[in-house]
Amino acid sequence: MNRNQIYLGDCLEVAATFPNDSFDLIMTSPPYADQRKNTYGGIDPDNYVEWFLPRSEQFKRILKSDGSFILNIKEKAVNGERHTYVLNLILALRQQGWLWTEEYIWHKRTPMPGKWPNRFRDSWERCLHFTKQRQFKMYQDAVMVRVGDWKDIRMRTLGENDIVRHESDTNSGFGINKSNFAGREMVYPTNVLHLSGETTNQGHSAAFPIELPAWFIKLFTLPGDVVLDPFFGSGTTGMAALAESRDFIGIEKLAANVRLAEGRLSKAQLRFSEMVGTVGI
Amino acid sequence: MNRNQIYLGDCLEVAATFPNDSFDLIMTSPPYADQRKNTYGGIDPDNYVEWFLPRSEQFKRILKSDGSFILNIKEKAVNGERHTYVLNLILALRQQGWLWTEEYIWHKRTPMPGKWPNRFRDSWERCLHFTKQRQFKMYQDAVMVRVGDWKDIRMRTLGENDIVRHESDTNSGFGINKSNFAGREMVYPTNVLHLSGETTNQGHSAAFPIELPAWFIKLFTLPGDVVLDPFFGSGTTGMAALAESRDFIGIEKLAANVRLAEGRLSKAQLRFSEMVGTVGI
DNA sequence: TAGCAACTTGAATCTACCG
DNA sequence: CCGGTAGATTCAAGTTGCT
Repeated sequence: MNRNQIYLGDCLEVAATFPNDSFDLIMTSPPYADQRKNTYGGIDPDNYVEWFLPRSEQFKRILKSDGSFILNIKEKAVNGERHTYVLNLILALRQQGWLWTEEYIWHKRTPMPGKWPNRFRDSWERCLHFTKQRQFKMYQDAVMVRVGDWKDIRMRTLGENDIVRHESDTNSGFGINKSNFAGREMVYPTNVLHLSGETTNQGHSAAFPIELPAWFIKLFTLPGDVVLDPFFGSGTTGMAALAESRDFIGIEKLAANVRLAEGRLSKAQLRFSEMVGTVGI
Repeated sequence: MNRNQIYLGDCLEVAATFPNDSFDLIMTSPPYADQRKNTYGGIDPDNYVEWFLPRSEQFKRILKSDGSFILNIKEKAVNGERHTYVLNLILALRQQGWLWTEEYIWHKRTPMPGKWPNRFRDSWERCLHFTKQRQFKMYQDAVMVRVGDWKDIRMRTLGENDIVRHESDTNSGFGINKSNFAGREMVYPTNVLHLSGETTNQGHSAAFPIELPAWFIKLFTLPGDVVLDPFFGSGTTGMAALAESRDFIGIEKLAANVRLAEGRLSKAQLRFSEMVGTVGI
C-alpha cells in the first residue's frame, strides 16, 4: 500500500488488500443510486444498502480507531417521493458497528435547474459523519472562520427566503497566511457548510468542490496523515489532501477516471513542489 | 370544530373528534424527544415512534387528500451519537401510508451556543414534507423571491455568531446589471430555508420563528384555508396563519400555553382587523 | 486591461409517449 | 400495464469574446 497512489479496481477488492488501521480519514462520495444502469456505477436504489455494506465493512477495518468516515450522499426522488435508501443505509451502518456521530449539511449554492409541480430544486446534500468510537480526532481550531470586517462581506443574488452571508477569503486560498488575520476574531463554524458547486473546469467535472474534502481533511486529520477515497472519481479528495499537506490513497473502478485523476494530481504535485521551493512533497 | 380556536388537550384525543378531510395543511413542531422527563412533553427517544404513530394516524384522517403535512423536527445527540428516532419515524410514517415527498432544511442562523469536543453547534433542522398522494396543492409562485436587488438585503439579520462559509469569492457579476434595479426578477427558492432561529416569545420552549410556518402556509394553502397545529405551543403557527389570511386550529396540552397563545392571538387579530379596516377577521 | 454580454453546462425530476 | 427514453423546465457560475 503506497501513499499518493491510485489503485484501479473495485474498492471492495482493493481495500481488502490493505492492512488494518491504516487511515486517519475516509472521505468519499459514492456513486449515487440511479435507476438507469448505463451510467457510471449505477446502482438500483432498492439494492443500494446491500451493495454498500460489504464495502463499508472493509472501510471500518482499515480506518484507524480514532479516525472518521465522511460519506457525502443524497437520495433521489423516485415516483414523486424521496427514496429511503440513505435512511436505511444509516441504520444498517450502525448495525455494522459504526457510530452515527453527526450529519453535516452541504448547502450547494448552484443546484441543478428544473421546475416541478411538487418540489423545488434540491440544493443540499448530506455529509454523514461516522466513527468507530465515541472519542476520535477532531481539530476544530483548524476550520475556524473569521467574523466581522463588514467591508469584506459580499452578498449577491439574495432574496428574503435565501439570505446567505458570504464571508470573503475565509479559507479559499490554499497556503493562506494566517498571520494576516492577527487581531481578527475567529469563531467556530456550525454543521452547515455553504459551498458553491464546482463547475466544469476544463472538461472534467467533480462530484463536489475541492473545499468540501479540504474542510473535513483539516477538521479530522493533521499534516502527514493519510486520507482514503475509495470512490476516487476525478481525484478531488486527493487534490484537497495534497493542498493541505496530507497524503492520499485513491481507489477507482474506471481506468479513464484513474488516468484523469493522475493527470490532475501530478500537475498539482508539481505546483505545490514549486510553491514550497526545493522541498518536494 | 371551530376555526381560529385552541383546543386544550392531547391531540390524540382532540383530533379524534374532528371530521375527515378537514385541513389543508398540518404544520407542527412536536415536542422533541428528551431523556429528561421534566420538560414539556418529554418523550424518551426510544419510544418516540411508538408515541407518535397513533397521533399521525389521526392527522392522516383529518388532512384533506391534496393537503400537506409539515413536520419540523431534529434528532438529539445521545451518548455522542445522533439518535435514529427521526429516521425510524420517517420509515414508520411511510408504512402508515404517508408519502415522504421532500425534506426541506431549515438553516437556523442563530443556533444555540455551546462547544463540544466531537461536534459543532447544530444550526439546522429538518422540515419533513409528507403528503397523502402524489398530486397535492402547491402554490410555488407564492414564495418566489427577488434576485439582484441589493437594496432589499436586510443587514440587520447579520449576527456575529452566524457564520456561513462562502468559498467562491470571485465577485464577477454574472450578467446582472447592478445599476438597473427596475429589472428585478423573481425566481423560485430551493429546499433550503434561511431563517433566523430567534424566538420573540418567552416563557416556553420549542418555538420556531413565524417565518417558518408562514412560508409553508403560503406554499401549500390559499387564503381562507385551514391550518392545524396539533402541538400548538405558544401559537406561532396560528400567528402565521392569521398574518397570511388563513384560519387556524390549535391543539395544546398545557393550559398555560393555551392562555399564552390566546393572548398573543387575540392581540394579533385586533391588529390585523385594524389593518384591514372595518372588515373583521 | 477591465468590464460587460452572450453562451454553456451541470450527481435533477417530472410528464408524455412509445414499444 | 410496465419499462424505458425524450422533452421541458430552470438558474448560478464559469468561459469566451468583444469593446
